This record gives sequence, structure tokens and C-alpha cells, in this order.
Amino acid sequence: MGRKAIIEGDALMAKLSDMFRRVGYEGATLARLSETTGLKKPSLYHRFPGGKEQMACEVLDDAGRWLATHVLEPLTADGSPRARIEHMASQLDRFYRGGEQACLLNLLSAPLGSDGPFQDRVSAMFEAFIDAIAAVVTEDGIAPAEARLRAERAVAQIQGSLVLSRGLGRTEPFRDALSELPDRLLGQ
Amino acid sequence: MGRKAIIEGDALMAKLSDMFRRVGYEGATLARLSETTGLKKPSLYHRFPGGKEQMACEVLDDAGRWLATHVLEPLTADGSPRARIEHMASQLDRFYRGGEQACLLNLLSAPLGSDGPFQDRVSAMFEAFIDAIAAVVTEDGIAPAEARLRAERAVAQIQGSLVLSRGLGRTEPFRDALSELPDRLLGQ
DNA sequence: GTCTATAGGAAGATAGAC
DNA sequence: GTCTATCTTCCTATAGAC
Repeated sequence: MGRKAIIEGDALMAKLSDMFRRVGYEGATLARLSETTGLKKPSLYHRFPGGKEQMACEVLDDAGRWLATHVLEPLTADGSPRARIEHMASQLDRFYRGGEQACLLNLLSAPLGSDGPFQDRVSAMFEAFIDAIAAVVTEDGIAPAEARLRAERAVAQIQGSLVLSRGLGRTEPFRDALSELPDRLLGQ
Repeated sequence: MGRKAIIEGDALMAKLSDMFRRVGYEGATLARLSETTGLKKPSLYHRFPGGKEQMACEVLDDAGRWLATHVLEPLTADGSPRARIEHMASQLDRFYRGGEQACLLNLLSAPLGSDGPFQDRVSAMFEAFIDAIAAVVTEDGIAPAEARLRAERAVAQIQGSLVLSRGLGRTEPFRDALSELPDRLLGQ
């Protein structure tokens, strides 16, 4: 029962993800990534031969899997559309730590018109998020085009509330966005 | 009528602002700032003795003045609340180049809980933006607390639509957010 | 699979000539 | 007020011992 000397897979990815979400891609230097994980730089390169870019890609893929498993799949489960959306809101609250953690999709987005190494992953994750929400809204009797519009607006609202929470230094905007989510998606 | 050899105040600030909005604070290296302005690094330091941090501060202040003059002050002008909000939307469309330019307030925000050199400016600008919108909504007969909530949501929607537009590589989310703005603020 | 030590280059910033 | 040349620091990345 001795304490693990070396960080393992899940905890490692969590530490890396934390850093990227806190200071962004450029701000996440190898020195900082090394300090937060307890692994020296050559050890990080041993696990991620592609360096920082590979770390960010794997962190993004990890977040994508968490999103799919804990947020999107439950949207197709049993229960009323409203109950499922409320469940999604509570999962998003965990995902973003009550609004204290920024979104990787914001921090790793390339400038519009260019294409950074993460752009395909980012846009695919946004699309998957929007599609899953739109499906539930459609299921509740809203026309598909209107449902998709509402889903896009909801995703934007969540992203923007995270930006605003960070900018204002308080998490109320994020928590308000979550609480407003069911009515905004299913209203009238 | 000879061409100016050296870039002047307004054009200089525009170039710097462009770069910060495209690649963020860390991505805006002095080499890039030098290339885009046509001024060598020592010339930039001559004009901004505080270096990159001062450049970002002045760019932020510049944006704050533009926001106050072209977006917020017209909100207190003549005309119906709806007409003023529609005018604000068209000014925001210019400000963000139809959704193609990111927002400095997003790119220069410090991690929640810490306080970067721009955090005071960023939160003050967000507050001013929210206050100005809330005042118009209140003027239209909405209770002050509800008006402020709507204003916060609207600012978050705009910010998030910019994030989403960048992530998806298309500007529809931003333009949709602008068109939805009047109804969302003044509805029922 | 981890480490110490270091290479090689780009970063922010400055000295001093013109 | 601009420039060439340079400084120091920090960055990503690797060599090679254990």
C-alpha cells in the first residue's frame, strides 16, 4: 500500500488538462507542465514523443471522451427531454468546476481562417455537442431547424458565460447559464 | 503628398490590436508585432517603454474608448430602446468584423482566481458593457434586477458566439446572436 | 521509465550609432 | 525616432547515464 511514486495515466492527463485550461497553449510551458505533473521534461517526452502538441491533442481527445460519455450519451437515455437536459447541466457544472475552469475549445481554437493543429478536433467537438442537444430538442416537438438554432445558441451561451465568469472574476454568469438552459432550449 | 514612411498613432494601434486579437497575448511576439507594424523592435520600445504589456494595455484602453463612444454612448441617445439596441448590434458587427475578429476581453483574461496585468481593465469593461445594456432594458419597463440578468446573458451570448464562430470556422453563430439581441433583451 | 545535463533557438529587452 | 547588433533569459527538445 505504498504511495505511487510516479503519476499514472488518468491523474497525469488531469494535471495536463488543468494547466492548459488555466494558462492556454502558449502559456503552458514544459517547465510548468513538468512542475504540475512531477515529471521532468525528458519523462514527459518519453510519454508524449510529439511534445507539447501531442499533450494538447491527447488532452483534447480525453475531454472529448468525457463529453461524449458523461454529457452527450445521457442525452439519449430514458426520461423526459427536460430531465435529460437538467442532467446535462449538472454534468457541465462538474466538467467546468462550477465555472472556475475555462474551456479547452476556447483556449485551443485557432484564429478564424487559419487552421492550427487542434482546429479539426475543436470543430468536431462543437458539432457533436450541438447535434446531441438539437436531437433532444427535436424529440420534444420542436422543428429540426429551430432545434438546431437553439442548440447553437445554448452552446454559445455556455461558452460565453465561461468567458464572462473569468473576465468578471465570479462564477454567477456560468451558473445562471446552466440554470436557464432547460427553459431556453425547450421553452414555448 | 508623399506616402508616410512611418506608421502613425491610429494605424499603429489598429495593427497591434489586430495581432493581439488574432493570436492572443503570448502568441503576439515582438517579432510579429514588429513585422505587422513595420517598426523594428527598438522603435516599438521607444513608443512603448513598458514593452508588450504596455502595448496590450493601450490596445485595451483603445478598445474601451471605442466601445464607450460607438457602442455604449449611443445607448443613451434618442430613439426607442429597440432602435438603440439594433444600432448597438450593427456597431458590434463592425467592432468584431462580422464575427471574424476575436474579443480582446476573452484573449487577455487571466485565469479565474489569479490577477493578470489586464484583469482590472477587462472586468471594468465587461461591467460597463453590462450596465449600459441593463439601463436601456430598464428604460423599456423591465425591472432592474431582471434587466441586469438579461444584460449579462446578452454579453455572454455575444462572447460565446464569437468563441463558437472561431471554433466552427464560420461566422453564422455571431451574426445570429446579433440578430437575436433585441428580442432577447426586450421580449415579453 | 526516470533522471542530469545540455544543445539550439526564439523570446523580451537594451546599448549605442545615425 | 529609427535602426543594427547584442544581451539574457526562457523555450522546446534531445543525449545519454542509471
